[in-house]
Amino acid sequence: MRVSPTQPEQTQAGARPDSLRIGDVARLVGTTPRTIRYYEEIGLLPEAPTRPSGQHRIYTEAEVERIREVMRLKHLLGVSLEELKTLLTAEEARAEVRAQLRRDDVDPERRRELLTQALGHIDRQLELVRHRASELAKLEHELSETRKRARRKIRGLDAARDGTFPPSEEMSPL
Amino acid sequence: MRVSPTQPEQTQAGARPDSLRIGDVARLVGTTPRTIRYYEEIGLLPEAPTRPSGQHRIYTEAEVERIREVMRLKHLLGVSLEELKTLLTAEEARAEVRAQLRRDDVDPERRRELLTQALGHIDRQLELVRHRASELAKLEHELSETRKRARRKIRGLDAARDGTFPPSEEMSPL
DNA sequence: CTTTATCTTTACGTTCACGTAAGCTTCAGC
DNA sequence: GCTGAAGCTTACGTGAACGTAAAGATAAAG
Repeated sequence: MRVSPTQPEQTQAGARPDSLRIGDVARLVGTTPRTIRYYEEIGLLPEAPTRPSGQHRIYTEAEVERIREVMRLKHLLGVSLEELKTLLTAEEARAEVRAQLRRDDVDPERRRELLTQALGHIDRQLELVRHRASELAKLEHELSETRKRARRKIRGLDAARDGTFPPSEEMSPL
Repeated sequence: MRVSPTQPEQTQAGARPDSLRIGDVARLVGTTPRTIRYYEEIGLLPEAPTRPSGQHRIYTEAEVERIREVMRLKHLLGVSLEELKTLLTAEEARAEVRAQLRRDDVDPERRRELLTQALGHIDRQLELVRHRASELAKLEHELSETRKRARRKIRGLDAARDGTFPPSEEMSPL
């Protein structure tokens, strides 16, 4: 555990602090620095507005988590980065909500509005995910059915080989 | 504008015979002729060995179904066409099996071998599909959890606004 | 047999999602 | 304060998956 408050450490594999640089982040989420920069370039990831051009990017653990989530969604939904961007509007909105909610000085009217908006975005994601999931489930079912048929046929052959049953089985379309 | 009464009666949706041409097929499966030719070019779809160069491609209903399946797998699994090609080796093997099995003159030894091979391919597909499905299910669960929290918060706000319990203004669309 | 839509092959163009190289700067460790 | 690894910007390159255009051939309708 850390003892001193400001201890500059190397950003190695076991590093604690938020001195994560782009290379570390890339390793952590299983990608390359170029990809992260690219995502920032096309607006998929937010760019820190404070950083002067030329200075290194630094990332917090939360940002790493966000990037990981982006990768995951891309992989699971298989959408283009452009579609993903619109989908992630939900994420941004929710981040907005969280930021606003942390400050107590927003009126409940605005709160409700933000939350409802976020809810809508979540619903959009959910619908997409559920649709995908059901399609996949259907495919899985079909495949396992086909598998059963194949196994039955093999067992039939084996039984016939052992001389117990005549191989007079008519075949169903595989 | 040309509003000719001579309506070229092409191979329409109600057409019976297997005179399906590439344009019809493309419409049927929701893609373009170019894509179908491309898939044939890279070996994802088989090319009829009988067709002399320059002659039109013709497709049977079964081939259309196959193409549809290829599209579906591509869409659902989100793999590259190269990966998809190796995956579809299973399909080819199973087609091989079907062809061989239709002729009775193959010995059971060979039959069993083919079937077992096909089974292995099916298993590979199944594993991939199941993995995807479980990942998606996890994502769905997380999303719906987040949704629940958002809804709770909204209800809480509504309750606070009315001082009492909220009237069921609009319930969830689910 | 003529028309006309659709198809053929060939080949170059395009978009997406990054990879890679160059030249220079920043930063952590000594 | 130096030094080398890693990062920065800019820009060109690349593979996958098609789009598109050209020039001619084919096939179904009239």
